[in-house]
Amino acid sequence: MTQATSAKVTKLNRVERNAWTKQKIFDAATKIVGKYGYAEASVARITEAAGVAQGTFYNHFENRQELLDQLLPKIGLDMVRFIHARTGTASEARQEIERFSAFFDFIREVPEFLRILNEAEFFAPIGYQKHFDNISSAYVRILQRARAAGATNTFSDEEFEAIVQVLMGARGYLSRRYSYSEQGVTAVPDYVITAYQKLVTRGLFTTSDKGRKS
Amino acid sequence: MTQATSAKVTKLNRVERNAWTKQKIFDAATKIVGKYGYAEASVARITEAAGVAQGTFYNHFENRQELLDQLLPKIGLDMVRFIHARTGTASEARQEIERFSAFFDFIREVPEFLRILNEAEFFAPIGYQKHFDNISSAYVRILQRARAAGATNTFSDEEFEAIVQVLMGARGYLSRRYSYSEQGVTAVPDYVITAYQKLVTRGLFTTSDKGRKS
Amino acid sequence: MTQATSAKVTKLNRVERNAWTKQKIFDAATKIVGKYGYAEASVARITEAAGVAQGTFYNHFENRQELLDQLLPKIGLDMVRFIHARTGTASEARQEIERFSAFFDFIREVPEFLRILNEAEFFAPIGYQKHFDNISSAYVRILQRARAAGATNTFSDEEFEAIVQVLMGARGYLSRRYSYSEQGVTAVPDYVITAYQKLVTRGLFTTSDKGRKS
Amino acid sequence: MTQATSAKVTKLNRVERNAWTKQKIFDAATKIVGKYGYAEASVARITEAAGVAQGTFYNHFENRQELLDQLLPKIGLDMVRFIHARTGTASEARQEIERFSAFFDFIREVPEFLRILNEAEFFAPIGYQKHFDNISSAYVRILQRARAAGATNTFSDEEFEAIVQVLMGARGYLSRRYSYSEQGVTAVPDYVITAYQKLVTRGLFTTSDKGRKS
DNA sequence: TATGAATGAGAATTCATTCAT
DNA sequence: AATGAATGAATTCTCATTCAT
Repeated sequence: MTQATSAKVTKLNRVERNAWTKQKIFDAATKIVGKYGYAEASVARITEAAGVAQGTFYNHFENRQELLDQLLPKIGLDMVRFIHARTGTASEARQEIERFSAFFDFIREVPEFLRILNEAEFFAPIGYQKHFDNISSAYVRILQRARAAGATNTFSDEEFEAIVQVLMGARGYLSRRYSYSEQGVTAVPDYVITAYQKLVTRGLFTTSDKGRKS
Repeated sequence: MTQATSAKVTKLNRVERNAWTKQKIFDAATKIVGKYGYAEASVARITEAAGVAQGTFYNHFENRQELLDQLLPKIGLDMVRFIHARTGTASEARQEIERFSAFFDFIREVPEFLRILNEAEFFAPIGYQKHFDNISSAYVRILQRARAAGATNTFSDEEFEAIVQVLMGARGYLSRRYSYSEQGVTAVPDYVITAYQKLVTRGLFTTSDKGRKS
Repeated sequence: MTQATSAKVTKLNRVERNAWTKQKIFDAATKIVGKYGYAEASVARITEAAGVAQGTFYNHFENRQELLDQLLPKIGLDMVRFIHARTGTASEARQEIERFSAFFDFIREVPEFLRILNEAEFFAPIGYQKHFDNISSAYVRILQRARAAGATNTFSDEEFEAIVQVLMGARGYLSRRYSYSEQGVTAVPDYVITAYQKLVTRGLFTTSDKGRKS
Repeated sequence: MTQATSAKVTKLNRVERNAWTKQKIFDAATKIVGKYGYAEASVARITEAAGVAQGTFYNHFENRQELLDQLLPKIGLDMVRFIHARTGTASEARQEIERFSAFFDFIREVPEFLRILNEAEFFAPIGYQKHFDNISSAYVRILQRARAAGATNTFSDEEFEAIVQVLMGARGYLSRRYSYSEQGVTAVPDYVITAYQKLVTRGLFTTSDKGRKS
């Protein structure tokens, strides 16, 4: 997540100052929504946290909703990049486990993400849609490539789409159950990983070596 | 779903009248939350739909939140009964598919359920917790019995817990994606069922006949 | 104008208390709009003057505009009654002068009226429309009766409608010019009355050719 | 109405550029107030329409109100010139009808005028005052000359002042009623002209006793 | 127990004006 | 002179809850 540096701002031109202010608001919103949820993220609270006047908010965002709807897609991209960087070249099944694990690593790195993600469906539906379109289309492509490599059981494209919903649902519900507590975001127990691994390696992927990248 | 009959209530004693009023409020809340969501379910709106005064609300519920938190657990029990009634004595794997299908049948029978369920996490967290504890413990027991019958792959109790989260996540995300539209609640396409079936029969259950009830 | 009496309110039932509160708000609005104009009549200001909470306002009026739009028609009726009571049985021409004079008497009795009337077109257009429909249709009927009695020059119904606009315009502009000052509302000079009298009884110009430029 | 030409302005000195910017703002304000009214004429909207920055506004006008108060007097002069050009050398009575008709022609030529005029009383009171002083003093002089020519009935100077208010009120109310619609500004029906003509040449009531109630 | 008016804190948003660049 | 981001007071309206009847 981009972070407005609090370093002394000595010489910024107009454009930079403008962008910096917007980023301050954005970061403040991320922090507040992540910690207290969308419902508590009033413009007053966000601008106070950002250290700007309420009116300033509306120089940068059309309205409160517009900002809220930008939160998830932006952080979602960070997630995609993070997971991609953590995914190696082992077998397709193994890669899926790596992605799964990386997801839980990511939400510990960006603890705001979980709440921003989970509440988005109701409080930022446009952002939610955008994010899920991003994620699920990319995910389907991954599965299609695995299928082309002979690494999956027999699934049609439409079935893959449904499977992706299941896999995303798994992450969502498991993170809710095992990562999320009053204290903050914690790692999931190993048995969560192994359970997922057993389900998808036998259920989704072929267990031969055919899917392994050379 | 229990339904306050609108038939003329001529002879009710004090206790019955009391319960009836409470039920009217409850039913009104179910309808409104189901249709418009928790956020739109103001006390004013609920009491108006119930045909009672706003003040009456507080004779039956401590506050608005208390009512909201009762919605999901109550309707959740209806769901459990519904699904149980639809589950036969075929193989364990087959039974899971029946439960899965029955879930989607239920949400068409009780279209309020989906919204009450999906939004509960944020608007009725206590009710959400109660519901999920109900469901997941029951679900784990089902899986344990299947395991005892030799019908599942090797999973520990803890892994079953995680699996249950995945299966519930699957229902949640799939219903969101495939059942929910502006028009109302519709049936899911067949390929959703088959995708789920492929994933869990190979991933979760053994494919032999060992798990079949005698 | 109805006036919420400030006498001690010892025993009022619910309905009466309700009506009394609404009347308090109404009276406060009348006073404020009359003194400072619609633009300054914020809900905060009105409710403060009425001695009720802001929220109370919305128990009695849908929104701010609804109240504003009720102001003029209500006082307008008071005006009609007032003028009617002051109109005798002299000649039609004389009666018109009486009505004209009575108008200026009325605005001194209800000094709020002038501002409520004049600004209504822009700040309370619905109320303005209602008021003017009331007034002009009644006025046209008066003229038609006078015509039937042979007391007017030759005018068609449509021309009467236009004439009514002129007569109302006369009252509006003259009151603005001669009655309205920082100090409050004062009587119009006699020559305003006589000028109006001459115009409506004899017209402005002689009909001979004397005024033609050579 | 003066109009800032949009032709490319290549060679302007400092003073000319300055005047040109001010004119752009002025024209934009005229257009916006004419179309949407003073209340909607925010500085942001005006400057955007003028194609200058908001801050620029305050280099040319002390504040928003100052500009608004200049609108009507300026355009009012255009009206005076327009009407004067349309007035011939027929009888005084005839000339008044010509002026009256010319007024309605003018508001069709400059459709912004009506709104700028009508709302000015409340949104630009200083400009309103200035305009009406302009108009009414000129109008009184016209009537005085007609009187000197023996073309009017007997009116004192003060009565003429009042008469002028009536005549201006007639224009104001009639234009509001007959020229102004959602579509724009339209011509008034003929009977409006004839009604006015009859009123000012012959008066409204017969002076015989026929109308007296028995 | 039922009623429903009263409460008042808090929400999002607007906008004239300022001022550093 | 031109710019346009920043300001913050003020606006309308909502709603859970209270309480006298």
